[in-house]
Amino acid sequence: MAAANVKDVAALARVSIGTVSNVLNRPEIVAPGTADRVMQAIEKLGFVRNDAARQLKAGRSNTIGLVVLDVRNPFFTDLARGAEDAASDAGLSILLGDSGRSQKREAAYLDLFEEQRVHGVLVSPLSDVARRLEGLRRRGIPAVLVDRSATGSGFSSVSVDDVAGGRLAVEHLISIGRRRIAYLAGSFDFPQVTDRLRGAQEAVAAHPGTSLEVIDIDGLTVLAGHAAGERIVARSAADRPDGVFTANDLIAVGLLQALVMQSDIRVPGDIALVGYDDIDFAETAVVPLSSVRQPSALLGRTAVELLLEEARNPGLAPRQVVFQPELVIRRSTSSG
Amino acid sequence: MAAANVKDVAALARVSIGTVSNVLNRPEIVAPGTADRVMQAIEKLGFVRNDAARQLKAGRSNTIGLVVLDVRNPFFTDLARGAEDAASDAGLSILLGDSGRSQKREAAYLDLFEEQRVHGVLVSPLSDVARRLEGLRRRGIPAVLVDRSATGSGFSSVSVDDVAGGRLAVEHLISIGRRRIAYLAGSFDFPQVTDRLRGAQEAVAAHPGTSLEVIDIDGLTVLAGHAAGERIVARSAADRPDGVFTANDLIAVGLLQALVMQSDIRVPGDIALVGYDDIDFAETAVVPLSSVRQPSALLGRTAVELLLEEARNPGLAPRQVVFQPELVIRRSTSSG
DNA sequence: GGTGTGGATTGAAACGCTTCAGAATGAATC
DNA sequence: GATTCATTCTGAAGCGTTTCAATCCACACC
Repeated sequence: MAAANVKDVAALARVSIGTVSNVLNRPEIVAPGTADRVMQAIEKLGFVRNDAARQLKAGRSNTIGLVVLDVRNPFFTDLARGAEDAASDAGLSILLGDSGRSQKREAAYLDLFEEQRVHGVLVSPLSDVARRLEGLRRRGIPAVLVDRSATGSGFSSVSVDDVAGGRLAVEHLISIGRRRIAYLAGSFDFPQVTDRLRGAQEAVAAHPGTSLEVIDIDGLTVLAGHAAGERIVARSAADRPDGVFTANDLIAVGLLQALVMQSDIRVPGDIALVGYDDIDFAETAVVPLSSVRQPSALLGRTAVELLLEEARNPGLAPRQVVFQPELVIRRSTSSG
Repeated sequence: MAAANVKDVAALARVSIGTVSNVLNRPEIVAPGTADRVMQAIEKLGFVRNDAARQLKAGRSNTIGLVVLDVRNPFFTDLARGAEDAASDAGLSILLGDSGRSQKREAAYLDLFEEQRVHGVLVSPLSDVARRLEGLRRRGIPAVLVDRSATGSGFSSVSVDDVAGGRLAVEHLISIGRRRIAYLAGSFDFPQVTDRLRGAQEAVAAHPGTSLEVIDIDGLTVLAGHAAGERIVARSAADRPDGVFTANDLIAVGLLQALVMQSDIRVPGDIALVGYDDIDFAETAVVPLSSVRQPSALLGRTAVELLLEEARNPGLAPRQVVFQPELVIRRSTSSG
């Protein structure tokens, strides 16, 4: 009762193993009658192709490795979904690894992918993975950086223009009449956080009479947002910002709670609020939250496409694809 | 410049390929000097073992397949993390598949895992996968059902006692003096939803003078909870429940918003509230939410352990492990 | 009847690893 | 010196697939 293999199928269908393989891989070149017989034998024996053998012969697996920083972040799961769709179109599947912001895990996944001779690697890098990716490339495994523009690194990348995102958010606040803008963020070592700040600064610089205050908080969480909110509430009304842009939606949600629950400050009346990421909770927050949305699924899809292109013709010059974020306007910035 | 293989390493280290393999797999049986030479050759050539060949020889991969219903649900990512830790302890890795509640994807992943000859399969089943798992088992691939007790199915399972969870929640509401309890839920075709209901019913039955109203809503989302909240607000005060148990935290958050924002109903003063799942947002909600927490990571870890046991001695009688949920008490049920 | 022709099928080689029976070596024992 | 024994190393076999040159066959054409 051992698992059936091609040889068993061939014997039962009274053909050679080559023909069985052809039925599986190029059915158009085998005579319909023969193909039928083979299919029946496959059915009868419950034959399932052994992928390891196939891969060994092929020299590479039909899998794409994807390492994300944090699967709990919807941005990355949406991205993974997009990547999966694109991969599936090409007959490949995605191996999803969660580095959980640990360098060790990140490295372990890249090693695993190399042993598996994956078709290619997508990585939202935590540490400096260039050297390791270089090694993969030498083995013929292309890599694409995700969520990080990588000009000059020698690798292709897909990312979102965070500077534009910051500009978009603050331009919007200004366009609805706000003048004293605040940027609420922590973890300034993430390039995303500083890029969004830069965009905010550009927007303010372009509009005389507006100002930007940077409020540094402890992390990118609801709690940090809440705490900052309490500090803002404690200020005199004249001293408060009238428009706040937060580095992500979690902060915005926390801030919102502090403003709405613990004071009579109105959102958007007194303070208009724009978040970032457009997580599910943005739409269903106490006051539905305006937010900057990133085309995450598209990012994943594009990353796979770049990867496949590079796999098809190695030595292709690396390409940096930068997507533009989109502003989703909800009640927190519109009196509607 | 082709990728180096064991043969190349053997040649450079002036040993046989068998010795190279031994250095890799049973270093204790090779003389230290020889091992050193081999390691240096490996280093020099950048040799990375080809996993496909290894698997082909071994007959199975050192990977465990995990299919979850929804990676965006923190319950499943925590579970996956637990499974990954346990797998990693055993030198295995996890292949994570997200069925996204689609039968087609679920089936596709199981097929993929079968082709890959994975070490075992963990699945939080959407449809009736028994037949397919039976096929895997015949091939020597054990399977463990996750988040579903499976008595009589012939498979091992790990799950959380949802009846106990429901009982816990409602017992708690009763213990703080609530009498008119409501259970707010949708999607009654999920066994989890009905099990929690059953627990709630048991608790009410055990306490004379208490009553349970079941409010059927449209799905398990924040929006559905919010809508239901508006209906509750519209009732006369005497007609409202004084304790509400929701099938998950999302519903509770929506409900909470409706109660707090659109009325002067106090939480927990007028209505005490218990959710389920203890998602991150429960702690940081407008009113921090009491919730029933499931030991998700432990579930994952245990599932892997069951799987490995079964892989080691096939034919072992299936075991059903049921974990008890835990009540986390926060402001929504305590005046503190 | 001989000769092409093209489609269908065959079967051996190769992919890179692990395993295992046996060879080689050297030390210990009689 | 012969024998035993443990240690280390060797090299061929085999895992299940794909591929490809070679073969086979039926048929059409001269």
